[in-house]
Amino acid sequence: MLKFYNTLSNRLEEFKPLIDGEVRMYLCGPTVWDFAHVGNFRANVFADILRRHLKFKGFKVTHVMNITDVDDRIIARAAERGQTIDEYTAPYIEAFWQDFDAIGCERPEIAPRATEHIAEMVTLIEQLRERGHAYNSDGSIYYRINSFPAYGKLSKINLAGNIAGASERIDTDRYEKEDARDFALWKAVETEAETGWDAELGRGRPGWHIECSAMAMKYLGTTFDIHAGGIDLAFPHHENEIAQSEGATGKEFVRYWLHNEHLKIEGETMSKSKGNYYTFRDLVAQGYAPVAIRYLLLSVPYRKQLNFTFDALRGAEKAVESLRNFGTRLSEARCETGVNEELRETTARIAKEFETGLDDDLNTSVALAALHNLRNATNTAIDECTLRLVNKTEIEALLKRFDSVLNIFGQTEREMLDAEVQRLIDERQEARRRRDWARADEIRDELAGRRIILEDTRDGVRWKRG
RNA sequence: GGCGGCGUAGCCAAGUGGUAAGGCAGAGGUCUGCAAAACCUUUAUUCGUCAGUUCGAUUCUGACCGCCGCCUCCA
Repeated sequence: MLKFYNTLSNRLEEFKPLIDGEVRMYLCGPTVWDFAHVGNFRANVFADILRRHLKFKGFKVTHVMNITDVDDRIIARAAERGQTIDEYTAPYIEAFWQDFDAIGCERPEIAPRATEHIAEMVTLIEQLRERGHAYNSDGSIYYRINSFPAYGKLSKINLAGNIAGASERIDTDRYEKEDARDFALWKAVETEAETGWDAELGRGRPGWHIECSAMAMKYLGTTFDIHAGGIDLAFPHHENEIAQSEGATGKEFVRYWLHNEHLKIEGETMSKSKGNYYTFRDLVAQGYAPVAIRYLLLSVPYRKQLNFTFDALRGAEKAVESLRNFGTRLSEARCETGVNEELRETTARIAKEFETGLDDDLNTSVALAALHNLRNATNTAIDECTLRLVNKTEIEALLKRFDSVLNIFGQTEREMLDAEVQRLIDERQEARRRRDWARADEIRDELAGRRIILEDTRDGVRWKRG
């Protein structure tokens, strides 16, 4: 039974989509004001595992991820550089998708941009105004939280308790609001020079939260199955999305809210001031393989804080390498026909462990353990020559299935070696036959210099890229 | 002050009221011309501390210590 921890109820719930066999999900995507950091990618990898596991379970998935290409930081930085916001964001959007692909995430079905949905936001704000959830003040429009009694149902925010300890941080807004809790739907923009849109509401630009309500409902309907994002977004962003969407439609907005925890770097909060802030491309530039970063990010269940350490990252590289070696070794294994029943039972048990693990709120640690156990059992069988053709076929199929969720094995098709390299390999084999170890080692070193690593096995020489 | 999470071997960590998954690193061994890969064995009498409940707790309860997050624009 597939279960998710729903922030709305603060408990594990059985997952049942609104429409049988189909899942509609929304993920709060990047704000493209800078390169995305490794924490951003934890959220992306989490959502990727979610969508892939849903597909693994046989659901048709419609996944929307927004691109926030307008906000205060973007406007300010674009202005500093004398660029339009499109000019400013274009390279970051491109970089985001490059990173997104590199870390092995499957692209969402729809990736709407905020700036292309201003009209939908305006319509939504008008609906809220008609229903008494919004009011004007100094040309800006605010959401009236008093008009929405369910406010706080997601984050369980307790206003009375908050005021005592955190009051000095509240009400930093410079505009006139009826209530300090009210938030902007539409921010007035006075001059033509400033970034803004001319609308019935007056010239202005959208508040932070309205884009997600507008775009999610446009592409997924007024009520949909899953909304995911980082834990920090639960309040105020998602709380406000609920207020906006349910306020406007009178219908339930989202059925399951899933939030991933943040990561720590070497045990500490990641922050620029601590000097432990890493973008994805920083790590790649330092030589770490994207797949190792992916492996590390998914090795801990999404609701736990993950301690991102460089030791663990190196460990992840080794683990992935070992799994990939296993994949190659399996595909090249020669075996007799028939079936090893004991191994077959083990394979079936592991298949179940993997699925049960992911069904339990995406416990990727359990899923990875199952994969490692499969590797060990199969490698042992290969060593002992007890692997049979039926087992090989079954395990290859299972690996493919596992990897449809994990996506860590990568391309397995063999490339052709160029003639020169092949000639050297042949020459080395000949040298080894002559027991001319000096020449053999010389060739091996020569090829290693070209990042081609040779391994001598029972069944002949094997090569891989280093 | 309110709400929430965490503390398990050198490191990353899963997990459960019945006696500790998995990975990385380490040690020994097998195989090998050497290497690599792989395999086997080994590495926590113990799960922050102290009480309590229980036949039995790492798992439940309480207190304490330590760490982290959210409380208006941060994944």
